[in-house]
Amino acid sequence: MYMVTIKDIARELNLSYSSISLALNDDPRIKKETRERVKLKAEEMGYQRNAQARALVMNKSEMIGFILPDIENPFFASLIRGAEELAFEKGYNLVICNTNWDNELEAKHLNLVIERKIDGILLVSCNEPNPTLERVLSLKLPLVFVSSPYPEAEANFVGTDSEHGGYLAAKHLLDLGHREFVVIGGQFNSEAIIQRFNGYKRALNDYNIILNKDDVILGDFSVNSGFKSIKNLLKRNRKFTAILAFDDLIAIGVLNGIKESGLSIPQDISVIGFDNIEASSFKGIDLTTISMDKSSMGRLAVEILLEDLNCKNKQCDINNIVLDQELIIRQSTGPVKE
Amino acid sequence: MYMVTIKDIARELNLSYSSISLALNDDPRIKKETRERVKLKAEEMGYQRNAQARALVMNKSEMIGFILPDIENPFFASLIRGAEELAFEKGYNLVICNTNWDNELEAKHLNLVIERKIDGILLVSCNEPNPTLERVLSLKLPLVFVSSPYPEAEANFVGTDSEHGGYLAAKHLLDLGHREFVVIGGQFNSEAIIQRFNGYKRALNDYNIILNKDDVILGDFSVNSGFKSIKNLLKRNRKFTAILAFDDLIAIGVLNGIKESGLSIPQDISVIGFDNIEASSFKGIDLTTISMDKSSMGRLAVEILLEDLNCKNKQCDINNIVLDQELIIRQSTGPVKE
DNA sequence: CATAGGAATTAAAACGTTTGAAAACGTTAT
DNA sequence: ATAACGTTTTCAAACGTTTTAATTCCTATG
Repeated sequence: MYMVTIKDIARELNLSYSSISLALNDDPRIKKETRERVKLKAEEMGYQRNAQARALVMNKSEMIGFILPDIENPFFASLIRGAEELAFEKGYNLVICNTNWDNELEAKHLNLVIERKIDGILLVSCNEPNPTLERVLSLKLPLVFVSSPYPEAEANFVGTDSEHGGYLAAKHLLDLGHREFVVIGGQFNSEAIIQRFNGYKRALNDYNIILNKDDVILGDFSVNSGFKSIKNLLKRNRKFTAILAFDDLIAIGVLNGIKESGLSIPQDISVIGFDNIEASSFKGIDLTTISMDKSSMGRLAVEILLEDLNCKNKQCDINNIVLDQELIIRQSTGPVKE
Repeated sequence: MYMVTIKDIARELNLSYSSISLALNDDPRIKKETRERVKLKAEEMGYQRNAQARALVMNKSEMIGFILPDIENPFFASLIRGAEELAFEKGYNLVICNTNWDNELEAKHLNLVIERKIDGILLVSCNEPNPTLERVLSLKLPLVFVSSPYPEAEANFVGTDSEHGGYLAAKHLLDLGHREFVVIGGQFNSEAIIQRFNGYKRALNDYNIILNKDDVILGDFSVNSGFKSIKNLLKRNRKFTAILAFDDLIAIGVLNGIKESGLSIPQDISVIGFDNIEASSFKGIDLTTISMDKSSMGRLAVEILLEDLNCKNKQCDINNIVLDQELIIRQSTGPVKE
């Protein structure tokens, strides 16, 4: 449990401890031979430097925080995967914080990671009014919005054009001849979702279709929620031929519910999701959806965060990276019945 | 970007900075009224304490590391979810490290989190000979093996009885009349997997069935790998009626492959997985599998780690928590054809 | 009025590094 | 022998806290 420090090595070698520090950092001011000797001894004594102490004096911790709504959601898991990978390559560690789509939790997490002197933050924000977030932005702590942008803010962002994605999804169904839609969420608790929804509306508007209140059923972003929503919907005998689901998990819940009710897909109802999580491609699911490269999104988020960290002093410009998305047509959507 | 420190508050209030520190920690040695005054001022100045500095002197960082093979695998994602939840409740943050099932990466991660003066480690180990891990154990750093135990070690563990789980899986298929098996992995790179496999063998042994080399196809723990394995298997026309998959992802890949080949499940082939990830329950997948409470596993791991941390000095005893597991019968397994 | 005793505050060391400036040491040239 | 210089090493302050021991300041008591 006792940890060897620089001082221990210094004592052992009859050197000052600044020499040890310099030697271990390969500073040319220390004679090459001495450097070797120090490193050898350090190795031998099982020395491991104390990143904490180092961070204190250097004012950087080489850790970044990733605050996001739901680790278990495969979409976010993929983001994390990409982010962790690049972060580690660059010598950084990732602290992950689950907000559970809860604005207050998001604020608490923000505060905590700031206390921890994390170097920067990746944030998938719930985007409700949040004074803590405002403060973070005004302090200009290095921060990247991931997947969901911050409305009207001058801030780094990596994600997709959600409005366009939403448009693509709805357009696809319209092209198949569908005219009667139900939208199943989720909540409007992120900017990405709001934009996605706007995309739906724009496409529908091209056909003079207007969504009214009971065409939109909200819940949360889970299979279970999608399942419950569709079950309720099917009970009332409302007419519709296509479902726009806020994400794939919800869509899969919807599929489950439809199948359980003995209806067939896509003959009776077409369903489209969003995100293209792995499960959507499973045989037996075959969900039509909008796809994007999630792990790249995670990597890029880290990349521009690090860029930000490395230009600390000079006013460095804001990055805004918009990744492609693509309609993936599978078996869950088909032409509308005559 | 400039951060308010204790000294700033001290200057502002004409107090020593020890007073500020004590006041902020609500130490009764400081007059109540002063305490209030300090806290107010701190709030007003936007003070946030520097956890780094605090960690240095208190010798604890209130962070724990979670080192595991694959964040994207839903099984591990659930573990993380549970762990993060409890950790945060207790004021700890979670640093996650992805080893990608690679022993060397595991070692690197171990070293890095130790440098960071993380308070303790949760580890899903690859369990290959690993001198770094040996050192960690000998240093008696607080550590909990999660999901996969450390062979013959005196160490904390939270997980299931994998041997028993494996036995349950194979037993189920035997009970259905199956006698010709193929096992599809994964690699034997964790103790849990080895035990699971031993469980298979014990059950089969009850019926005098012995697995030989080409009854076991190894790959990795992914849908894709399961898919490829079964495709190859189906090409050679080897006789078998049931597949034991190392985990659900692999099993789902196997299902995909079988369906694509036009065979039906379970009439032609029965498939059983392991873990009961959410996708296994989707209609259209309906995978029979062995279930366990993953997020509890994560929570418990944190719980016993914290217990360990809080008895630091006294020799505290080793925890070994074995969670229940249960056979979940769905549509992917059925009686063998006559 | 002196002072003991308690309450409130402060001084100072410590945690383990990094780092710029200063010092020590050698060597060579004068 | 000394100056001058370059190389190598050390000093000391700094990072922002916590914490123990010491000090100051009151107030009440003899």
